[in-house]
Amino acid sequence: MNLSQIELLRVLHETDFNLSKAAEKMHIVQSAVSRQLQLFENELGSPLFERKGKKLQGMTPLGLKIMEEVAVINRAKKNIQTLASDYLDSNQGTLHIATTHTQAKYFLTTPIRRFKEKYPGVKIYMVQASPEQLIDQIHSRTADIAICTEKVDEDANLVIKTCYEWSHAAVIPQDHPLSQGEITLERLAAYPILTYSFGFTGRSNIESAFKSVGVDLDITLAATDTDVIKTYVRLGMGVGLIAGMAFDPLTDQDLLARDLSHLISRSSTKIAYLKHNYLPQYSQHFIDELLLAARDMHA
Amino acid sequence: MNLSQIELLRVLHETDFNLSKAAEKMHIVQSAVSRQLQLFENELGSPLFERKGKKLQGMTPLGLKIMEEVAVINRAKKNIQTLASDYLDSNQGTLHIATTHTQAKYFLTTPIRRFKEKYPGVKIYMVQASPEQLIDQIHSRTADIAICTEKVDEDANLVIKTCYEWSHAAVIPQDHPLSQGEITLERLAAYPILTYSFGFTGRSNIESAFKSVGVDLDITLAATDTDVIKTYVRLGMGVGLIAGMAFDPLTDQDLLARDLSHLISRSSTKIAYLKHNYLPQYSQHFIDELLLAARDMHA
DNA sequence: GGATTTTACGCATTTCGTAAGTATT
DNA sequence: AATACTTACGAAATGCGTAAAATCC
Repeated sequence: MNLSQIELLRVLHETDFNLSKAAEKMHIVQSAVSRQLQLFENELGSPLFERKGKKLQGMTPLGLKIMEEVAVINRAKKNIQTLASDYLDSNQGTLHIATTHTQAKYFLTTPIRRFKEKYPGVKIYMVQASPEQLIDQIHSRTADIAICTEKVDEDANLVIKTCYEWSHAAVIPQDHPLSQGEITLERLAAYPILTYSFGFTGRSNIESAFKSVGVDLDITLAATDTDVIKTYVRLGMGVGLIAGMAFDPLTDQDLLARDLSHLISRSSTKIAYLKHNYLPQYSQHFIDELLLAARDMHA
Repeated sequence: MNLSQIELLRVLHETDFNLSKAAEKMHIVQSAVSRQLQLFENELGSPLFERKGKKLQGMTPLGLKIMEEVAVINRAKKNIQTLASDYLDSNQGTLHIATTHTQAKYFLTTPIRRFKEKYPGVKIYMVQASPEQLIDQIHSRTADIAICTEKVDEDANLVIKTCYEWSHAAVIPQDHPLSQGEITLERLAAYPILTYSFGFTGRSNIESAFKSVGVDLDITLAATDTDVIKTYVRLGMGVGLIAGMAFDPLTDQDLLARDLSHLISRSSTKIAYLKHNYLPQYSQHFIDELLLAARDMHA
């Protein structure tokens, strides 16, 4: 047994048990892959793959059990490499952040600016994705850290830290009727609504708030990003329901934001990353910056 | 990086960082060990061992962190091998049980007899040890399963299953004054006491029972096994305090056992084994047999 | 027939062992 | 002086690549 055989099992699993593709991924010829697999199976004494003639079709029950251990080994191996290179130069490496538009534009700017000052050598990659994709990105190791707003399911393989809480706001033109008097769900529902796409930025909290009082919403526009919503509010299309922190008093002087924390339950922004996965010092620092920025926002 | 280098780190740790001894354990010459260590450290870019000249003295902070991952890899590697050989022939292998005398003689007999019927090919090794040593045996992988009576500390690396509960009994000659009337702690304490050594078979529960009523015990004999206690009870040395299940109505017809469950808090016998460590089918079956035998005892 | 896997054989690389050299106690 | 580690070099083992054969769809 050796580490490239362990790696091979992982790659074979990722390539639908195709030896040729696995060979390509591992930068060796396919005959070598074929032989290494035979050697490994012979060493263990039992086949790990179901075969139909020569072609691999899937994994045997034994193979499936062994894949769990294979994942453990590959993860630990990567951790060793990360630990060492981190120790060698903590100012070098990459940081992949997966997040949504709202977080990227209204929350991450400060932490990222401060992070770049401390770790100028670290390359930051930001991937914008829908909330449900964020967690997938973590699991597929495409991203190191995800910043989520929607509910994140309990997952034994994830570390989830609550970052900060926020509430929604209604944005309207300055002269809109809703600028006066107390805001209620019923008053809001009387207007066409512009808000986030389903699954984005606390949209589910908006849904349940109106549902609980039995009021139907007339959603004219569902967007993934706040700027689109504001743009159409300016055109008089209706009332925008956005995340509170996405209202900028400076650039949005022509608009008015009215807090809805008493009507729509507060949402929380969370940080998620893989358990059992060593994060370099700089990544840990970035998480600290996020939590710091979150605390500053509340103050 | 390869698996023998990972194995080497583990062996080096076990041999007090002595390259020569490590080489011997790995059945290769020490020059090979020296070179492999250099290769590995060069690959990672940082030393993993503190050195005083040429001699290794300990591990660097980086080395210590990496040792955690090394342990994970070695464990997973062994699990793969166990899984495969278990799958190949589940009736072959070894089972190391660590336990105390009382359990071995009065509880394990039936489960082991039944186990040998189902898995005649599995070699059973029983190691008798003091309760505190039992857990060490598990951690050092000298034993696969430990059966303990005394309290077992919370340990994130251990799975601990409660097997059965039992209480102590007083054994006395048939004509002893305590054969009549209600038993109390005070009456017991009036006689010389023969019981288990400190740390054995619920001795701590005996201690605390008498301590709670402020009665001092006159312990004439402290033994690790019940037979010694009974022998001296027969000689009239005093009252024996033993585990209830250690009284055998057949062979102990000349003695009398009086239940003490109302005076001394019940003890529980527990099964302990390593988490993240794959146990062969037969080991899992043995645990099932233990739990089964425990249930039968209560019925 | 094109794609995929296996087998055969030579070459390159890795890793070991022997032996000699250097440092440590 | 004895023990422990490193370096040098030749030998064995391992693993890869090329090429051809076998199999699958």
